[in-house]
Amino acid sequence: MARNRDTRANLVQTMARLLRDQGYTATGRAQLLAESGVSNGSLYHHFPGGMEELAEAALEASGQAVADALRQALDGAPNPGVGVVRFLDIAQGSVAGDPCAGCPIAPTALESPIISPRLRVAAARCFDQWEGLIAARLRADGWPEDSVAEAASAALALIEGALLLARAKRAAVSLLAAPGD
Amino acid sequence: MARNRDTRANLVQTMARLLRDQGYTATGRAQLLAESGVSNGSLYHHFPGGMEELAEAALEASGQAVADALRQALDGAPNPGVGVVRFLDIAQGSVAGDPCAGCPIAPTALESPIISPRLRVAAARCFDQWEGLIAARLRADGWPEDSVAEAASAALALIEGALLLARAKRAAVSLLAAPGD
DNA sequence: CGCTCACTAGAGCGATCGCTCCAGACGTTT
DNA sequence: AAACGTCTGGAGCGATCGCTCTAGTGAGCG
Repeated sequence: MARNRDTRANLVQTMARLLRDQGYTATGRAQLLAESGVSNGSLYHHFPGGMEELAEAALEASGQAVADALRQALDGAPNPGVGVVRFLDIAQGSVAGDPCAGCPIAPTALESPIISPRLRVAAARCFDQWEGLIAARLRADGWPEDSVAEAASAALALIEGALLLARAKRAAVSLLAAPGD
Repeated sequence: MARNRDTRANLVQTMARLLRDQGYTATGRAQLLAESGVSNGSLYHHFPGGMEELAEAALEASGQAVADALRQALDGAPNPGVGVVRFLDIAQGSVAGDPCAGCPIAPTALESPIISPRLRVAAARCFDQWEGLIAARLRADGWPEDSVAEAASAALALIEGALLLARAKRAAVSLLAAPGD
């Protein structure tokens, strides 16, 4: 059973990293197997649905990891705005010089609508979950209810956009001039 | 000569659309040729560098088209904030029900850093140009100079993020709660 | 007319794609 | 020990990838 879980987790983690770095279509089966050290037979044993099923699992795992980090950043901040900015600093990998830091979902999300409706839905679930976390914090701070949803969407859009630009520019994007909410 | 320009423009336009809808890696040569009606020989005559060179040309063309639309939206708005929101409405295809409306650069930008440094640079050029347009408008409105760059970055991040989320959700994202700048 | 050359059509290349299949290794259960 | 089910390693499949190459087409021009 140990083999089982290790191999499966290895596949999910490796796939999650590759999805973050280059998206779904660009991630070939050969690269996945080489970088994870897992054999082809194992891949199709654990994920009979093939690459697409593995990608879905990887998106879900990444979504959870981000949700945990986001929740922590929001909880430890004096207000939602600071929490968002702090989370952004972490996500941009300001500590490590990772050239591919950024959202693990976005690359796949953008190419998915035509390529794979299934992955599009998985990506949307992640975004919705994160938005929910931000919205909850806004409500806890007494934000007017009728604009909580829109404000949470805008905050997440700001995060995703900043990560996108940072990757293209190869430089962190600062949001000090962002709204003071 | 007429054949020449038509075929070339056809390739660029078709490629630009495919890049917007599904990114670079997911866009195969076969699909490009089928949807453009151009033959394989013509492709490599006009773009000896192959798919990558064509993609670069397509990004540049899309970048110009977006810049024109953005400039127009900013010029016709009472302030930069309204201009950004107006541009966003247009970009989200609020008129046509296009399920793949959105940024024509972003999908390629996200997968490019490892896949193709050349395309990453092309994408970064587009973003820089757009940011410059927003920054110019902010300056014209008397925005404090030392925060113009950051504000323009944040505005573009908001646009890109909103378009990303809109595609994943298959629904327009409203930014009415966005900062009133 | 006949030459020239930009351009096009399409066959064919090796490499790689995602995937199927099966024999063997291993841990577990009698 | 014997039998079983889970899991792994790897050969091999047809399809498709981006690309090269060459024969042919046709507009422009003396």
